[in-house]
Amino acid sequence: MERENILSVQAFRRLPNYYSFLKGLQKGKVEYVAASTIAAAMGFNEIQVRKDLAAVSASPGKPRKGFAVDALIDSIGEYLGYHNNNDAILVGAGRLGRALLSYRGFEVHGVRIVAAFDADANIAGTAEDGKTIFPMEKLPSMCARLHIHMGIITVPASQAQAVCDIMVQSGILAVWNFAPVHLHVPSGVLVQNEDMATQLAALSRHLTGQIAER
Amino acid sequence: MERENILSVQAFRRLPNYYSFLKGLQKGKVEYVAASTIAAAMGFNEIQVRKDLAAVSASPGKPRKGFAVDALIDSIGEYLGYHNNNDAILVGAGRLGRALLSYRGFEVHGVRIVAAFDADANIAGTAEDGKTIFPMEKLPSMCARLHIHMGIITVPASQAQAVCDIMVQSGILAVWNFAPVHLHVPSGVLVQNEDMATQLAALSRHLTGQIAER
DNA sequence: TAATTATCGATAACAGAATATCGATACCCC
DNA sequence: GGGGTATCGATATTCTGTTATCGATAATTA
Repeated sequence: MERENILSVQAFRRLPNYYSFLKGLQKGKVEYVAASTIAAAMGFNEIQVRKDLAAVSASPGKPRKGFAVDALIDSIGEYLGYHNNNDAILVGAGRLGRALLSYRGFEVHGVRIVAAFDADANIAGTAEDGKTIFPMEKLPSMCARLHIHMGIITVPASQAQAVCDIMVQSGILAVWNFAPVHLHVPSGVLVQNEDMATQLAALSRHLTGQIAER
Repeated sequence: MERENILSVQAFRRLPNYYSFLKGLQKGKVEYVAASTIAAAMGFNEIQVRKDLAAVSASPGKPRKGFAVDALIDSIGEYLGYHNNNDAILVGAGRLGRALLSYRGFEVHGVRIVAAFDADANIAGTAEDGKTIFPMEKLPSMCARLHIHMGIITVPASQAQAVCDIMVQSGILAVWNFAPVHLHVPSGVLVQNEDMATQLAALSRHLTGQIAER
């Protein structure tokens, strides 16, 4: 299958940035772009950009012109798995969970939330954005039936590990965790922590420093 | 002011993990905890944890007992700026924006969204979770009047930079950006990108690899 | 009171990522 | 058509972060 064109996690994180920037260029009918242009736009180092692109791009860049925008978008999209349609389930239909349910932004990246679950009997049975919320008991069978491998956790921290375990048992291989806890999973399962608390903390800390200085 | 107890970004990211874990211990009336215990719980390296704690903890750990839980929570909370109450404004009252408006999770970290704005005249004037959504024109005066320094951007990518510029002009020093673009700001202003797209991409990619292998 | 052990904290080795330097290539302009 | 230049791509270096090793300390126990 010849994947694992190993790229550092940090380099990987930069790819979506390139992607959206290139999409913008594409709209403006730009055909070629130099690595240095991208670097300047993003505030990255030029050589770094070139390295990243070299790792993922199918076709090499041309001296004096740069990289072909269309081809590059394709390469990055391919690398990031945007071209595969991935169905996902979500557990925890609280405020955040329901917001994600009705948020359209994921479909651009090939991810679609097809079902939601909640342990609370009062919540189960209701709907959000046309999607019914099911009781937890239905989770395993539904995952199996629909061949779902991606799960989103938006339950309180105390229940996250339990939910995660159920997911893994039900065949989930990739977990997107919004709860502020570290989840334990068997190898082969990937956990991505959407660590809003950390980001907030970084901002908070910056501010306390800044404001105090005046 | 003696801040800038320099700590790597990555170390910094681990702090909220410790924080929530310690909070759990505190509830269970645990008084002391060893670095190795924390490390085991989080799946981190033991020495790494000890280093992180050494950097932020006010009081050193005691041999044979470990670190005092209460003091440690205080130290980390202090370091992360959780003890300062920071008011924030939000621009872009779409689905995601409104979800954040009504999400309670931030208050734990000392952040409170006090006002929301939107350029769309149809949206401005409505309310979410008891908070009125104002037209953009009101932003500068309100920031000045309430001494607000934190801004949250949940507008489409195409408008993010423009919104960011307005924020900066209005005295915002810390920006939490949910739009998938790189924002340019003067030095002294901190931008944190909540990069959902990246996280999704990582999951997507993991899955395409995993599933193909069977 | 002395031996034992769990834990800390500092220094040192290692790994990986970011950055700089250099030569090669293809386009542009004279 | 030939020199100049912008851009790429590879190699080398520096830097930062992680992991390992080791001695020191304080509680425990005999």
